Amino acid sequence: MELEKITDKGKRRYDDACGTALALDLIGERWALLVVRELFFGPKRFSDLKTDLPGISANVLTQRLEGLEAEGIVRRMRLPPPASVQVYDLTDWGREVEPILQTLGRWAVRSPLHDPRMQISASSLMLSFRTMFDAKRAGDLRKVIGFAIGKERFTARIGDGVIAIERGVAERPDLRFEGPAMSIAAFVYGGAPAEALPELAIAGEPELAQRFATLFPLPPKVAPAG
Amino acid sequence: MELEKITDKGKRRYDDACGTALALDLIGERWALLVVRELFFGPKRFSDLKTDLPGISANVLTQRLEGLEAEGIVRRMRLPPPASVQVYDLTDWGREVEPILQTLGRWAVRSPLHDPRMQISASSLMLSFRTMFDAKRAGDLRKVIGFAIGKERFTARIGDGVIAIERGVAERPDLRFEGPAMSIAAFVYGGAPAEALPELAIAGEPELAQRFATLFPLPPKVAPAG
DNA sequence: CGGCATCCGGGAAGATACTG
DNA sequence: CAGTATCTTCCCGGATGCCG
Repeated sequence: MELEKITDKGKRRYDDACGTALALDLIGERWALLVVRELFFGPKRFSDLKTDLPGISANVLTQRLEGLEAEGIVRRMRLPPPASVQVYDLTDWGREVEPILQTLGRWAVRSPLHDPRMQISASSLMLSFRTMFDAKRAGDLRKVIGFAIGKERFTARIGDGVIAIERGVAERPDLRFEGPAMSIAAFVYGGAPAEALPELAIAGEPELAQRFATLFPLPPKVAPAG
Repeated sequence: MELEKITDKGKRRYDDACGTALALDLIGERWALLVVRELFFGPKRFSDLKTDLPGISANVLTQRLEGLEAEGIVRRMRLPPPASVQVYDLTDWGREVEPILQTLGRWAVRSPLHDPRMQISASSLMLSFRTMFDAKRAGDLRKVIGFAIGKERFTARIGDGVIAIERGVAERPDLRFEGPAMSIAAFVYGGAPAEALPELAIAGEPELAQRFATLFPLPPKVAPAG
């Protein structure tokens, strides 16, 4: 498998000088952008990517990772011993795909077809918080919120009108969510009361949980007829 | 062809609540975004779309237009008599795809694979001016520039640190470019001297043409190795 | 078990030809 | 001009198997 073959993409390219067309050559294939999305909060191994992307097949994931690596978006690394396991990480340039994901998401959630009650991955949810965070609504709020989603741990720090999210456990969070990403999404975006979400455990100041759910307003839907 | 079938997309959807995944369901198919791009400066008819998108086949264009129409991104209209021809236009929501195109383009042109000397459409070029315009470099410049690309006419108005571009002929432009989009791109982005571009005709203040070419700086390339 | 490689069926994309 | 019809090619998705 020569490198030319990979960058060639079977010649199925747009061959257009327009930056948009080039972007589609780079990350426009099926699943490519979602693979990048899943790597946003740090490296992952092959099997984690596969489980976080329900529906992708192993061979397609292999192809996407090969392509993204050849293009300089993803980097293949081997963790130092004793882990000694191979993981995939974003390059600096690959990490700059975030504005694309955010712009796409902000536009698409206005579609009448958007249903926030579907499956969502932990990375998607965390990324959506970064995308939808409303500085005005946060005001001078300054809190640390922890998330435990499956085996993943995230920490969000809200302060100075910005939200910073990273992987890892929060040492002494003001608020802590534990449960599937879907339940957290239903609470924050769906307006579901915590009592209606048996799989979701919220620890910490209860009124802060309510406040938190108001910080990520969804943009208004467009008319179904366009 | 029932409408359900169209929105179904053969069930080849991501089924993910993430806005990014929904966006990919909506405009992630091959050619879809480029079709939207070509409609950005106003409605076009089928055959114009086909010629402006070299490489797309008629049946794929038909499918994309059907899909985009069903999703509320594109609208099919019939021009009033005596024209009485069918054209495709963007809906208001479809026009809001522009930030996506710009974000994609800004990111992708940093790739070492980007070659500004390839084929480019008139719409791409005009859109790239909107994307890459540097208000600082423009300063208090206030000029009207006309473009004649094939049978298309565009007018750009630079002033107050912004650039406004629309279809149509400029009445008394300070500068006028006439020629293929590729030549204009080579002059503005490639730094090619006007003398080296025999197909490009520049009318108006010569020093303004030089100044104009400096207003759209390309972001620095990333290292080839990522 | 993780990380693929391989094979196969279905379907989307591409090219060409044809029609109202 | 604005698409259909048809055919081929290739990609996607699923299953299986290999190999450290």
